[in-house]
Amino acid sequence: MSIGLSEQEILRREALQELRRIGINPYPAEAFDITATSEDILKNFPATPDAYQNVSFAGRIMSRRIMGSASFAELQDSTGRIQVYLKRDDICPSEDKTLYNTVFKKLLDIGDFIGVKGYVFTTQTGETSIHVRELIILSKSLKPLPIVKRDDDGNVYDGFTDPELRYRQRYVDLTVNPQFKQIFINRSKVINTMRSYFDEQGWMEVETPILQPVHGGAAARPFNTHHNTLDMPLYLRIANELYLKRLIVAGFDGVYEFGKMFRNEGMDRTHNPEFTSMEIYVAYKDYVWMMEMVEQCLEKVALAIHGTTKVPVGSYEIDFAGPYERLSMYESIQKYTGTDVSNMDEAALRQFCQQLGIEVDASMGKGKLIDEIFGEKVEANLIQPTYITDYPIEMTPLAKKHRSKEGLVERFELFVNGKEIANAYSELNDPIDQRERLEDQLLLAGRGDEEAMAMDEDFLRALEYGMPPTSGLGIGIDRLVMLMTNQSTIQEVLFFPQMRPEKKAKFATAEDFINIGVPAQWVPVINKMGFNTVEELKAGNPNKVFNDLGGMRKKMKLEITMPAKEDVMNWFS
RNA sequence: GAUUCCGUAGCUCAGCCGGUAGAGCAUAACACUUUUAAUGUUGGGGUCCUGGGUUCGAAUCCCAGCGGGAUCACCA
Repeated sequence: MSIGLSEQEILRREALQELRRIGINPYPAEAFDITATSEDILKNFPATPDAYQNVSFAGRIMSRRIMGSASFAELQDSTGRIQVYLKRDDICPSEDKTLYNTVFKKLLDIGDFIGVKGYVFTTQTGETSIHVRELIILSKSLKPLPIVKRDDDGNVYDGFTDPELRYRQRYVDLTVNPQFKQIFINRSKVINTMRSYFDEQGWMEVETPILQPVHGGAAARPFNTHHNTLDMPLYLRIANELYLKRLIVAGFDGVYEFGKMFRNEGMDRTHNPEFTSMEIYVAYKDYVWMMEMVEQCLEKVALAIHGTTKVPVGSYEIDFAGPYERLSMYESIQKYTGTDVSNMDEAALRQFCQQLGIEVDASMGKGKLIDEIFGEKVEANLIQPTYITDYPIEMTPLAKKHRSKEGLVERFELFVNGKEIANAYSELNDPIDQRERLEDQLLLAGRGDEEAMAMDEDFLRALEYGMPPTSGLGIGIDRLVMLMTNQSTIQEVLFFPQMRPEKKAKFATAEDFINIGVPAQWVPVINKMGFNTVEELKAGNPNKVFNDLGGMRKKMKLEITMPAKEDVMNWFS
């Protein structure tokens, strides 16, 4: 059993048994009342020392400095770290010094949770510390934590930095790199600030289906699944837009939803297969109104996190105070290329692309060509929040046609730091127009565009009953959080980013080995030698296995009987 | 998908021209009653990612694979 564990893990399991042997439950059931946090003590003790003469504190042991009959340890709680001072004769006032000499010095390890009671004082070196009078074990840790050391200047030594391990074992990451917790605290603030703002306006948070029979509302490849009882295919939603519009039809004036969306596409530092979006729909409004709403909302978010509207992002300082610059798609292209493309036909656009050195192919229509020019020449320049408005109709099947400009739709996207973070329309509520636009998408799908939108007859039926004029907005929450916390990868703002599965070695059971004649006590040795399945063992060289068994027996100082060579040979028959 | 770098102790990393596997921290033992990257002394700990190849000999060189990072492309 213990073979296969590292030496340090074995030692900790032995310490666990020893604790039990001397009558200490390493995983007690009782609650442990806490009267102070590390942040509270460090902040308020200097001013009001009398308030901290009898504190109860719990945390994880993060370092120990043992000096004979006195010791220092650092305990980490959810708010930070504080030093505790333990003196043998204080925690063991009687003759029995077991709690200090054995339990604290030998049986506790870095990573264990303990509770302490005592008084706060300042050490000779000036550090606020808890002088411990009582100590209780709250939870024993069986795996050693990586040790990250910091000196007084904040320099980090032996950091736990491997991104793979940090993302796969976020619990370890946030334990030893607690500075990253702030990102997630801020993520929560972003969402809560938006939610409070929406609620103040009288809009309602709703939930719509994640399992959808038709995936609509965006252009993306979905995850497919299947419902057994109904025996029907279902899709994880790529967007919730069409359901939220049904609720506007139903008579709600403002509905919003924060939720996970799922897109079966590439993964990189700005894309995760599941991501969080916020969509909001408000009746009787248009996209011009929505621009002001977004400005107010983002201003509040920036203030909540930074106390100012100015947010550092990379090498820039971005100011989220509105109003933001507004450029139509054509104006933005004119601004950054010096050329007015608004009256160009497809051939002229194609020629202009070639002139700019943009690759084009024959399948690209007018809308796509304009989008290429925008992406190549404009997007990266939009550092401060900028609205790009009035998109070509071809790429936007759910937005209303522009009130005055032919061939365009009433849509804006908000760009910040060269990236899109929000998308909004005056929503299309003309059911006949909507049907035609979706039919155009079907044609695209017929030509093999896997991302074209599907026809949703129930949604069209809802529109036919009548939807009031409505403005809708979608914001990518992960990307907004990246901006607000100055992170350049989406993995840093997700607790558990999607990863490739861990390489999992197959393990045969002990019985499998015993069945081919391996004595039970030798099974762990076989495992230790790297044979995890019977097949792997049989693929080995019998003579080498026999020799290695002897070697392992000696190396691990095992006092078990060596199997006869004939027996070993029989394992392979 | 392309390019490129990386994979060695629990963690962070050295390891030169191919010749018995190294350091710091962690860990174990001893000492030490205000330390703080505690200190001093002495130990233990390795599938050098996997599989092939070259070689008397491979952590090292070659090939393939797996995993990860970065950059680029694609993708709302």
